[in-house]
Amino acid sequence: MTEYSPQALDKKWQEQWTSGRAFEVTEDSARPKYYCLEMFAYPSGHAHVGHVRNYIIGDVMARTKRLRGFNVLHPFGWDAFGLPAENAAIKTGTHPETSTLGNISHMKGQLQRLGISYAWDREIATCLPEYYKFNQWIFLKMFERGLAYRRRSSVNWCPSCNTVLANEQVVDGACWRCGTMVVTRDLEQWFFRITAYADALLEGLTTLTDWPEKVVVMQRNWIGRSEGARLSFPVAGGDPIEVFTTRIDTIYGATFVLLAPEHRSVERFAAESPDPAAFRERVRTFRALDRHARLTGDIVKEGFDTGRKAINPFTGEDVPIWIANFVLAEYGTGAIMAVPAHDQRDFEFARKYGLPIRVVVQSGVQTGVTPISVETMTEASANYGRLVDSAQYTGEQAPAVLTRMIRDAESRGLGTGEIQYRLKDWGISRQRYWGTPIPIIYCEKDGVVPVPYDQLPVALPRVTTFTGRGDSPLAQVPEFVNAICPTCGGPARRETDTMDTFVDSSWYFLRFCDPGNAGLPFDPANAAYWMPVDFYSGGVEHAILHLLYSRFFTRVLHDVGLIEFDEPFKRLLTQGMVLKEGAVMSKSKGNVVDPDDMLAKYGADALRLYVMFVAPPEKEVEWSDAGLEGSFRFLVRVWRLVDHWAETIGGKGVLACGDDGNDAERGVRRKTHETIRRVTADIEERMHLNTAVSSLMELVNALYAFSEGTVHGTPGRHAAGEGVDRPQTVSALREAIGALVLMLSPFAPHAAEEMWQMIGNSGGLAQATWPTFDPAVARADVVVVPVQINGKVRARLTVPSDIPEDQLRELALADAAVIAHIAGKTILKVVFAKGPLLSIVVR
RNA sequence: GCCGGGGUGGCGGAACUGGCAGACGCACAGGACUUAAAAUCCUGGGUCCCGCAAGGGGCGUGCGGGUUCGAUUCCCGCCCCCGGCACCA
Repeated sequence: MTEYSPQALDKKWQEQWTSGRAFEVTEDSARPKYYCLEMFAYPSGHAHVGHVRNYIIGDVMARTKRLRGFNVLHPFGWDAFGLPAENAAIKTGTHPETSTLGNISHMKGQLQRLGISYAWDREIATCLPEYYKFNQWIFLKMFERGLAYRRRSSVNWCPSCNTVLANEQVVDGACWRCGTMVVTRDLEQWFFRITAYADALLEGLTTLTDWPEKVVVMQRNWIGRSEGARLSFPVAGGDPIEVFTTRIDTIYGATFVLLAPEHRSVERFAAESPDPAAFRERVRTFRALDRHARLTGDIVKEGFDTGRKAINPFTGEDVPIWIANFVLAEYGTGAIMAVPAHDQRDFEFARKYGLPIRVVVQSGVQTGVTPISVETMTEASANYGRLVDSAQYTGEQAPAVLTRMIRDAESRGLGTGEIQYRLKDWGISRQRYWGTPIPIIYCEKDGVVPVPYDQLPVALPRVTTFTGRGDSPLAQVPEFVNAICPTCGGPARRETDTMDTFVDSSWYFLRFCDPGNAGLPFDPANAAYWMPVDFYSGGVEHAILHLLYSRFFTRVLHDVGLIEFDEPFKRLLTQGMVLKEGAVMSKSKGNVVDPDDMLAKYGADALRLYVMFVAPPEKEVEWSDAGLEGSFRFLVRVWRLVDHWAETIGGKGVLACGDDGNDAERGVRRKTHETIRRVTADIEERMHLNTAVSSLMELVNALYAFSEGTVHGTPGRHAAGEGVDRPQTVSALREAIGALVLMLSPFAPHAAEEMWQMIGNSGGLAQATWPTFDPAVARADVVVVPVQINGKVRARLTVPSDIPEDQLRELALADAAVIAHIAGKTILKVVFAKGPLLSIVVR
């Protein structure tokens, strides 16, 4: 009897995997590849069980696929740039590089102690020059293609600290350090023109059939495509007001025009007004409204009349031009045509200021629906319907008429069809230190000059003092700022902003294909072999930005000619969080479960198994010590079973697994193959890792029942009572236990390796193959058929599985319980359903 | 408001294509082993009613309807919870 001592097994096998480079792979076109990836980690210091759940999910997938014969790439790396390390430096003085590299080292140890099967030879960290060099390389490619450009844009500015703040450093509109209210300030910043790919990214979503519907929908909404028209409202003595509308069918009800306070005509109207100072003051109060509140609509809708008129291009009428605080400058043209009868915001605005309302759409064409009228309506009616009071369009149906009206507007020169997106270009400039320097030089003579490729990387200089004050920290390093213009050789200065860390994570999955490449981000041949990622898992918090940016980069790199595919992630799993006491684990709440504490008590396998068993991977779960204990007990149970039979079934060579076993032996074989079928499908197809584990538990229970428990819980004599020298018993057990160990190995790899040896295999799991399901063995010879009478089960018949339908029917009607229930009634019909199941309908 | 996902025992969850609701585990109870305990093994359990018992019957997957021989599953109408987006014209 050997004890199950998980800590010793963890150590033993982890050392073997490391020294044997068990999970390192090379490109091999002769073998089918499988790229299994978990979102890489921000090195915060310690991984808690919530983080670790994701790595275990990926590891179960990777280990299963290896046994299934795939060449599996399962790499890991570190999203190592970012604000927290810089914030820590401001507070404690520890250099971001020091803390980051220290954190990486600790977290890597944690993952290794869990036995996650990573190809550590491909490890990457984005803060190293060999990685961020290619952030710069890609930036330059984007710059060449007009996809990286510079324009003025506003940032959060703390007037007290005299510094730019990241959005995360703004808490309820105030500075995170000093509490001063944050103001906005305009700076020249770099943008990636993601909007150029808006349609492609939207279109690509339809191909992502193995992504959660939820994520696809979130991305679609984020891109926010709206089809409509841009219409021109002429203004006497000036430029016309351009508006964007998706409801050109309501144009005959457009009774006024609203401008955003930032609209470019506003200043001219102010200047031309009787009291420009008062006019400007009112505009200023609108613009000064809390930015956040304005964007979320958390403000009272207000406006004022400019005194000017525009001409509704369809009706030819004069309509007043107002300025309204709720009109967004960033969307559309910053001006809207107001149709109060058919838009709730316009309706409220019109009622508040006594502006005219005109009904031009009636929702019902059928009689019996009361038409709406200006006198009685209490809210706008935004539905499509039949047009009224709309000149030649009266009587037409919307939305059918939209295309024709847009075409008419175009032919009459009143406007054009237009598509608007909610998606904005991606601002990547960060006035921070711990990030990738933007490879641009500013020369008085030559202007904006990209750093030549042969001068990459633009290395991040070592800043030693972090004050959190002033502009970009790099601006304080003269050796960095002062540069030579690559074009004219004259004095120039470097861009001192760094890139958003989302740039780093937008292509790291490609770097894993060829992490050592010094000349290119990756060798196209390697990427062609490994990509796309077959299985990608991570937190749903990345459903929009990271995944959208990665899709964008993939398309850009496709257009640059490095890759031939345009979607990076074939199958996506968004894993649920692990809660403790109903809350997300966090250091500040003090509810963190450290995996290392669990390892000390139960070993890696029990922790892995528990986290997979507790719920489906997508679901949020509540951590439970008792649940972990239960998984540990299961492993002990498996261990004892294997240990007990090891000598009997091991080292006997291959035995015939014929059909000549007795009922108990055939039952074991049937259960074994049924389990193979279920576990394989649960892992590979359904990703229901929890039910895969429960199927294995059922198999173990069945093997215990077969072995008939005796003294001290040791499985003893087997139920057949004929001694273990029966070859049929030995071969059935050999098959069952072998399959059990193999299928358990993705979840509990350390114990599985050991048990695999205990039952007489010399090669280790790396040489093993996943068991094969045999439907002939799994087929039952007898089945229990439920008999329903009027939908309720009244009897169960045990019959041969291949019984003909009419015989089953006869047996059922002869059954005592069935007779009792149908006595004195008429049989209306008998339904025979696959299952099998018999349903008798009586009256 | 719009979009997405949910609501099943004391708890986590299972039920694959409309076919035996509650697999598997946790917690609990009883038994075996033990001087005893722990550990282990076995057994039990949705709920109500009838019965000493074996057993039998009613109800039961958020609520109300519907389709069907049969509904956790499909349809209609509600309620509640979680997540995302939200003055996007």
